[in-house]
Amino acid sequence: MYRDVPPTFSLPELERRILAFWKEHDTFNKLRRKNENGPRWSFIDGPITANNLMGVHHAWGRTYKDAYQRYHSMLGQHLRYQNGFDCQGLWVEVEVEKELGFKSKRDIEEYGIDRFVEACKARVIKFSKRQAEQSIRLGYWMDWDNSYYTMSDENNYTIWHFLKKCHDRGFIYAGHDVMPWCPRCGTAISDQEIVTEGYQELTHTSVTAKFPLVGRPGESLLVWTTTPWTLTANVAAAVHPELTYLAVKQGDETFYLAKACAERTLKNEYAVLRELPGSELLGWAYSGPFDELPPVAGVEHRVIAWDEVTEEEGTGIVHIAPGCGKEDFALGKQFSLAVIAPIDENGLFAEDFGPFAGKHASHVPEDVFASLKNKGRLYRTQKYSHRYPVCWRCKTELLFRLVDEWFIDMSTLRYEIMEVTKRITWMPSYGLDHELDWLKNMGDWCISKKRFWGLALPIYPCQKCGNVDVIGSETELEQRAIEGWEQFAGHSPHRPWVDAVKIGCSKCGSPVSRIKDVGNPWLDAGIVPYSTLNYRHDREYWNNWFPAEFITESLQGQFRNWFYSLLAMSTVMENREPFKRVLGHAQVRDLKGEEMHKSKGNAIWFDDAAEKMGAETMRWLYCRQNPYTNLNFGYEAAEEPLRHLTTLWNTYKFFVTYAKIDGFVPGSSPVPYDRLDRMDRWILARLNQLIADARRAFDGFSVMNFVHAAERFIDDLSNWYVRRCRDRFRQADQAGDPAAYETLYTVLSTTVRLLAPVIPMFAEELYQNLVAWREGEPESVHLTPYPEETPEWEDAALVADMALVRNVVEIALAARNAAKIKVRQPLAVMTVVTDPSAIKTLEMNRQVIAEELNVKRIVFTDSAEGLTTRVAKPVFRALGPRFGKDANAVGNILRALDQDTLARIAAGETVTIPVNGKHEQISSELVEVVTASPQGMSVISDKQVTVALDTNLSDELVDEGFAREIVNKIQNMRKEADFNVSDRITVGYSVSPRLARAIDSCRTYIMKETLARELVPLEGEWEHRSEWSVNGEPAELGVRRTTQSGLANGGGMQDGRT
RNA sequence: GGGGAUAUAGCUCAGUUGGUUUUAGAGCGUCCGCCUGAUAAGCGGGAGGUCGGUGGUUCGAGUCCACCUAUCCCCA
Repeated sequence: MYRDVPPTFSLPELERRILAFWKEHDTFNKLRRKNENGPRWSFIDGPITANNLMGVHHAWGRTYKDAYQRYHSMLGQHLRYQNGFDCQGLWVEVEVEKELGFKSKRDIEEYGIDRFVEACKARVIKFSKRQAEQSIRLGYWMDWDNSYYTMSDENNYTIWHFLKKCHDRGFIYAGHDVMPWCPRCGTAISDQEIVTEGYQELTHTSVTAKFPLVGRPGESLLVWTTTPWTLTANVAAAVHPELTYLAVKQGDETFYLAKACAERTLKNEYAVLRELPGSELLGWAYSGPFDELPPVAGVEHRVIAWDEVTEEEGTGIVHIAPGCGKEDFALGKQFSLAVIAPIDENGLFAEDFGPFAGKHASHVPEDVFASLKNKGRLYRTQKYSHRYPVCWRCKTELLFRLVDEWFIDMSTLRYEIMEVTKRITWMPSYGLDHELDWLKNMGDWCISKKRFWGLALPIYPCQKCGNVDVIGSETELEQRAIEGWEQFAGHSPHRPWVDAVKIGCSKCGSPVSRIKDVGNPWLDAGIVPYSTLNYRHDREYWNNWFPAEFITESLQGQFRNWFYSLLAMSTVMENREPFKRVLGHAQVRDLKGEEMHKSKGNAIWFDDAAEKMGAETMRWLYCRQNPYTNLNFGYEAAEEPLRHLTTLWNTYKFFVTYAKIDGFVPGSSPVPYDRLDRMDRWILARLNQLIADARRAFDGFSVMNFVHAAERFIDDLSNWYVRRCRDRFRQADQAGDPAAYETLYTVLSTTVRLLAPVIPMFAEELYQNLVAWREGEPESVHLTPYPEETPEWEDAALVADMALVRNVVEIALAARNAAKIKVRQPLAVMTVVTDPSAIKTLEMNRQVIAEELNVKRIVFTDSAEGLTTRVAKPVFRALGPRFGKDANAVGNILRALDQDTLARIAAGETVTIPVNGKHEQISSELVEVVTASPQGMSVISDKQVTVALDTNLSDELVDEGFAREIVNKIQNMRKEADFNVSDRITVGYSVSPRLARAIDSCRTYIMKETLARELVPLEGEWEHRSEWSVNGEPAELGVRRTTQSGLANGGGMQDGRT
């Protein structure tokens, strides 16, 4: 039987209770067993980085994942429920370095790569455990003992398989490029890493140097740079061919620079010798700033053309060092320039750089300036502030360095991927354009990183013959190994163990070592639809589950990360789409709409939010949100979702309270549909709509639409159905109406099933008390099938009728408000003016309307005579086609028509009206006649309905008004005195004569409403008493219990009610 | 520089193929009033908008087109 429902609930407490219940009853595994022969529904989880605790933003995607999976489970489908953890990559290394207090790669090497890699593994294991606990706390059902880890052998070896396929098609190559480089970490920093928090406002000393022109004695180019150390690698100077340059004279020297830069750059007086276009400078040779350094000796320096040169800063002549800048490097390729790379991975100059040898690039500006000055090449130095890239973890200024990296050639592959991409349903739809744009424009995929913890790239370049071998599996490695296998055997394919293995070159047989690089971590995540579905060992299983029906992740960055790597890898593997549909969602922001950052202090940890607002509130918030717009998250934002849960809770509590009192057992005396009350049939029709909305929303992966519909439904249920039907449950001396009980029971038990995917714990709580204890019912809401529509319940007309009724009530309440008459004060007559068909509907609900509005009598009429005037509304949709340009003028004429004419049109007549000298036939198709404009009564209208209240109060009405006030006061006192709902009481009163008269005349009514046995003078002992002003009349009231009954109120259900 | 998105009330957003709204809506917030023995609820009303700007198409534009501006995302 039902447990008592406490008046309030604590979500965290409720949630922990349900989580314990699921654990105790092994509910999740029961669900899996129930569905194991059902149709498969394949979902693939994008792995979460197992490197830290979860923030609230992680819960958005995870809520979607859980909700859609639960929905499909309730459809009886068979799911894999595999969660994923992303394990490898620099972000883990960074945290472990922090833990160990390391400052550079050398610290790691001294500590031992093996110990370091083990520490990385340990960190991942630790946080994957914590994240699993947190996810469980969210109510997220996954097969937590069977999560996949991207560091697993299988994942790594399946990537090898992929790389081998790439290599077979000739896509893998070693390239070198200039990359942003952190000299402290000893690694390249990718553009993505810079974009996020990789810039700082820094001040450097810029230098303007003279580049003397060869064959033009006394003439120099003026060249400006903010990175003096790169001058040591200068090989060219770039100008814009279409900009205007000047030759200027200062002393006995002539300088060239862009005209727009002269004023800013030149110190002291100067004389302009001539103007010339940049194109004239092209090809001029100059002597470089550091030609004395051995690596630069013999390099020819020339002026080249570059469209990107601007006059915004500098001199309009740009120093080009292909070994020290990305654009420089590209230009170098274009013009076949020499590439000079001065620094090593620690940012130190190479040995052959003379006075600079062994010095740190960031520490040499003064040496550079001194050297230039000695050679007469220094024009000036200036302080310069700019945003400069820094390492996102150690804040060291980045240098640009020429490095060797490994790439996947995208020149043809990109088009194959684009074809695969087009087969996918993208949500939002513009996701397709985004992905295609990325694929069109992306460079070759850089897959290597010079670090320790990650995929061991199975690339073996032969130093002797230059052949490159790529190993495709662990067995191939074993077969090809010629030394070191023993050291490796038994270890995961990670550094340093795998590095011990040498293979024989397939061309020349020489021993070859693996490159030291580890892989790009998106390789790890992109292979998941293959590695986790056992592609290498059980192709049938893979076939059964591939491709995924659905994936969902944050939109942020995934076009170039996970979505991209999934698509790229699956195209190479099988030329098939790895998922059929993707739902992307936007970002979680703080309440002000600003990005959350740990450092900013506005980030919210998942654990805190779960304990403060409850996981279910979070889930509701996420599910009701438009996935494509950012969600401004905060504790205030949680209040609204919580209110909907509260309303549902109160409805549930109401039901349980009275069902217990009346001993109602669902199904014990079923009421056939055609014997139900109109209200019952209405709420069932609404429920039917909600079921349809829910299924449509879940099937279309738009859970938002369902939650919005559910919010409206819960409101209808609580604030209309239950409120209107309260008396059918709460009867003074007999049991409530079985039809009402059966209906409310059906609605509540169905609603919790509908909501189960969204709020699994809250729904379970209600289900347990409403349904689970009954014979033959599933023990968990999640073991029930998702509700289906009941054709019998459908009644669109009734739903529309009820909307009309509620509309009339709303308008009438507004009329009361306008007349400043409380609802507790009964009124004699209300007149409702509307069309005949609406009157028919309203007639059937006369009782409801009268009760809601507390009026004695309602008059329905379709004639607004004396209450309203008629107003013409031109129908421009019809007027436009007929009158063209004159439509507006005709509209004005129609608006000016007199009341009689309007009345005739309203009655269906066609009238003839002069328009611009012509006589036009006007009927109701061209002008709509509506009623409006009240005349001196309490009258309010909207489109369809006009309501007029008679505000005259007779003595009897005033008496009743007093009586209702008294009832209200007594009820409040019962509540304050903490009486039981069913306690019978005695009421004592001491009031003004006017009030006494009212109490006398309404004695029975007051006693019935307050469960009072007697109304007596206020003498003697009272459990609770207080003084009141009742509509201005003084009154003192007291209450005490005559019987102290428990909640049980008489026997079981009684048939029939008065 | 290229691609994509957005621009409507203090905040967050709806607004369906242009037309029953000439008086542009909701929620939140705010102010006033009301209702309530299931209610951490609910109801009515007030204040608050030149629908980013300009031009165009049309009898008619928040809605369609062009340009501009601003913000965001992706790429270069």
